[in-house]
Amino acid sequence: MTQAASVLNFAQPQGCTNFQLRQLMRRVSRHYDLEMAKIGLKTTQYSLLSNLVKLGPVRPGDLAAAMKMEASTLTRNLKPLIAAGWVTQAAGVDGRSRCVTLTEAGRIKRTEAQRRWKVAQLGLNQTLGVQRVVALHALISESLELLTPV
Amino acid sequence: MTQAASVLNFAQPQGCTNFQLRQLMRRVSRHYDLEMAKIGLKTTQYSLLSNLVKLGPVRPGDLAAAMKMEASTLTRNLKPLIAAGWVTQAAGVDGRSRCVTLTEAGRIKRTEAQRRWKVAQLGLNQTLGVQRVVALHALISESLELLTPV
DNA sequence: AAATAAAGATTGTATATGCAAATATTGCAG
DNA sequence: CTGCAATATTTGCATATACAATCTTTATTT
Repeated sequence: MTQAASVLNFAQPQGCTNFQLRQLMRRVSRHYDLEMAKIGLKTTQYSLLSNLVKLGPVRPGDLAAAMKMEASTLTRNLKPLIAAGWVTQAAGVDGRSRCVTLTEAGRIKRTEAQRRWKVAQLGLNQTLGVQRVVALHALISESLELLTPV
Repeated sequence: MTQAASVLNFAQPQGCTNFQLRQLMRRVSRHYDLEMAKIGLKTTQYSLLSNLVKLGPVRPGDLAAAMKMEASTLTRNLKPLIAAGWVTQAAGVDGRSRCVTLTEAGRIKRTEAQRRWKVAQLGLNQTLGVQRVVALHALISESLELLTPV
């Protein structure tokens, strides 16, 4: 691109956004997972516990919506957490629904995990630079708002 | 945060970068996959075919490195492409290595898929705005360079 | 040359993801 | 009250991901 074009904002995206996002996701996930592995957790599992703390007892569908994921994915991601005794699933008031609840052990595990998360997050801030991470968060947030929800 | 702090660049990242990246990835992947599904492909498979065109016959390890993914992941991702007849795996000069090659059918499929990809990419540019996508690509690229390779 | 180390790829195991179909339950129309 | 539509969740199937262990082949060391 010529300098003139650059100045005039004719820049077009190069390459595939999806592919590049995936590459970054793999690297970033690995960074967090390395820290979380020390206490036998995946970062995705920490996210689940965290959102459960924030939302309190909640229906699977609402939890999935809050986390912007498929309900079917949530169902499966809950399994290892239930098996570990960090989460329980009681019957909801509505017979076709459920009530996902964090156990006491789950709350404790989450607190422990939160410390690890902080280490990982600060490490990322350090590696990428705080400004870059802030900019990334902003771009992600804006993009999520623009992308039509399922 | 106070306005003064904001002006002075005291902003700290809010929330978990990994979680937010994952949310965006799900949404973006879905966008591309909706287009690719019309010709029976996943976007990840298109990325594989594309990188094979770019690199030509290549060893699995080199392909994985170029795509910044685990070799074991690549092995498995190749399977459906081989089953579909788009890719073959011959013995390499080195007996412990292989040579991954795109077949003629694979080349044709990739050309077909490229048209779909373009539709998806332009759609994303439209939804997010070209400047935002350009900014996102730049941030991802910078971040990938800063994150220590495996 | 035999023993060992190194390199390259795959497999075992486990989690993450999503679409479509199945299941169960509730609400509503007649 | 019966049957059908709507709601909430789970299951079936397929792919994506990664770490550790295994297998095969090549290179090195003694």
